[in-house]
Amino acid sequence: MSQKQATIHDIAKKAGVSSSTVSRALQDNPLINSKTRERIQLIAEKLNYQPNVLAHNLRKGRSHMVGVLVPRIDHHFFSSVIGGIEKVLNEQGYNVLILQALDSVSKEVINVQSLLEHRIAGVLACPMALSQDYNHYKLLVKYDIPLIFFDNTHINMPVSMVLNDDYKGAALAAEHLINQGCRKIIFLAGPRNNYIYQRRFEGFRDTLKKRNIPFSDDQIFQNESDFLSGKDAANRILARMPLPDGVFSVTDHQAIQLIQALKIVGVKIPQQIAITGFSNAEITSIIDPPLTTIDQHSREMGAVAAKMLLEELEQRKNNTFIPKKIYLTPELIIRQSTLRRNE
Amino acid sequence: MSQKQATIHDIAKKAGVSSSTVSRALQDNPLINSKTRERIQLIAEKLNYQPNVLAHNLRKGRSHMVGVLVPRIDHHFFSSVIGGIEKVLNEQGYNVLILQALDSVSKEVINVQSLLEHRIAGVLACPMALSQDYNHYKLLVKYDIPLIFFDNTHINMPVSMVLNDDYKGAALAAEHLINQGCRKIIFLAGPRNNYIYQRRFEGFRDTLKKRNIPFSDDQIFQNESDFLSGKDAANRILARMPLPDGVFSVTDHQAIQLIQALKIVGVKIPQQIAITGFSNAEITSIIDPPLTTIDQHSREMGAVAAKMLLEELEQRKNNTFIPKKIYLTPELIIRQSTLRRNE
DNA sequence: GATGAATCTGCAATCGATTGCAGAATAAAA
DNA sequence: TTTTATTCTGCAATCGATTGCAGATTCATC
Repeated sequence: MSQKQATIHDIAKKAGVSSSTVSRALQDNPLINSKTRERIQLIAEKLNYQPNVLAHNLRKGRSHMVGVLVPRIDHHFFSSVIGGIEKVLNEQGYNVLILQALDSVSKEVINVQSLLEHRIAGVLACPMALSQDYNHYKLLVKYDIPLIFFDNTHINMPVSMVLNDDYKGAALAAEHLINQGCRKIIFLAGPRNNYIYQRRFEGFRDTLKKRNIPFSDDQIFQNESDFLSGKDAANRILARMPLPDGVFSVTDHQAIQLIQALKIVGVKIPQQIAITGFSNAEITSIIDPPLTTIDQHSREMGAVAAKMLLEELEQRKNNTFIPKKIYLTPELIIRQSTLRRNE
Repeated sequence: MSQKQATIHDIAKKAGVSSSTVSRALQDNPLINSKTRERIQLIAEKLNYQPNVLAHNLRKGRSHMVGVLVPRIDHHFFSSVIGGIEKVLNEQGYNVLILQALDSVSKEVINVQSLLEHRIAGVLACPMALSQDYNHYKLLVKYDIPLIFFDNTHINMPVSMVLNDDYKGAALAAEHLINQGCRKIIFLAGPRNNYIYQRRFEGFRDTLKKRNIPFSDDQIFQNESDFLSGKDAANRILARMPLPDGVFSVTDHQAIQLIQALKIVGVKIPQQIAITGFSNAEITSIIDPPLTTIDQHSREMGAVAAKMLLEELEQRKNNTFIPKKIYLTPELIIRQSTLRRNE
């Protein structure tokens, strides 16, 4: 009843040839007589033969497995990046080994170790923001294993990266708010030490400056090390007289909570206050009013990163590899939460 | 500059011993003199040695890789199931190879093939609802590879399963609506041929019957092969006089859209119509009013499935394995969309 | 039938790690 | 010092597939 998976040797025995012949026949090697080849392939099919990837890779000295390192898989941004990665790599015959760091730097290190042990062909990684020590990634570089960083950016290593142009995304949203007539805009910030949110702030601030819209620090609403709840933000906004006429939130979540809170006290959105989010979470199109936000093309980011990896694998063969950075331009998704006039 | 990863042979050469000795030393085999052992382990560390998992598994005839098959990874339910799986298996030294079927039955077959080629230790699978042919799964059984199905259920195979008790979940929601005073409840259905939605219907219907709440087929709102939009559902509801006082939706999405649509025409929720969703999507706690829904403990489902797999691996050694089914009881999350009185 | 060319197939080493068994080195006993 | 027991270490085969090289087979040609 229990049964082992067939090997080329089993096939060889059944076909009365050596395993070398089987190996060649299954590779459609022209050295093998076409009749023998067909006979062998038929037997292989009958035995339900699946080549042993372990043995194959061991012999070939390379695997068709690519490692993907993410902080966690159950965040929509990451799972959709992975979706993009998987699609591209699968089409090229690669499999994907996904590991999550779960907010632990040491787990991240262990994960890289694990990938090295699997002799993976390459790595796509979104390093945790807080990890300061990149020695584990340097190990990959040392062994000439192609490494691509995505999403996060403040790393100074000779490695290719796919990045979100958060600066540009924020600029788009700010531009839009201004075009909708907003003149007193609140910046709803994220945690202070986060590089990404910092870039969004810069894009926002610079755009206002360029358009000569006044902006001062008291228009920045921020908690020290986490997010401001929508309710708290609403209270602070309502305390301002005259009321601000626009809010730029660094996340969709904050924006949505804020909308709910403001609606309760009767503030009209977007007529009194226009609000933008960031990320284009699935929710944003469903809530009332639908939220204007910035789409980060996460799926495409995965696809681009995967393609870069394939390219790098190719280039390393000819020694023509040079690391590069690709910035993905985010897209402004205009919805009713800001629509006060036609742009 | 380019450098290969070290092997036991490299270590052996540096230590002036044979590779057998190295292999044993690294396994803390007591046969090896403790001084030799320590010397070898030191050298291994210096060379940054990572054991070649391919070679190791090939020799041992088993791998520490577990395959996970899902329809798609970028759905929150699946990514959080995977999160649970990964956590449990990682702690036991297993890695997880994730493959998505992407709505293609043939891709599902290919994925199983791919797992077989990797000589994976076991498989956790959520088969697509529409695939009728389970031969590829039977192949796993044939080769004694532990297989666990999760979430989906209408499969008749001698295989362990972790299932959501959708019947019970629906019963909980129905019970709750009745307790909130609803007497004329609409059932907002999903696609007709879907087993899961069918079970939810049965749980709903039976509960109404048990509580002597009248229910007839014209209270079922349904599209033939997909979901009813919130707007269409709202129109059909508003056409009823007197207005229904409750809605059971098989998904959160439909429920949320319905709420938005009803709010626009001034229907008070929950006072006029109480509404329940199903799944406890992240959104549901954020929207206004927050949606009463059924939590499926998806992360826990992954964890349970993973534990079952580990157990099965253990049991197969002693030939004590018997497939079993575990039903996870869903949880009613009560929020304001139904809260008309204290239960 | 002999010779040479062309076509096909098998031997054996290899990838990196593991392990049974034999044999070397060391320690203990005679 | 010799013998025996004990402790260590290495040889070589193995897992399953690949591949250079040599040898076998077939076929055409003289």
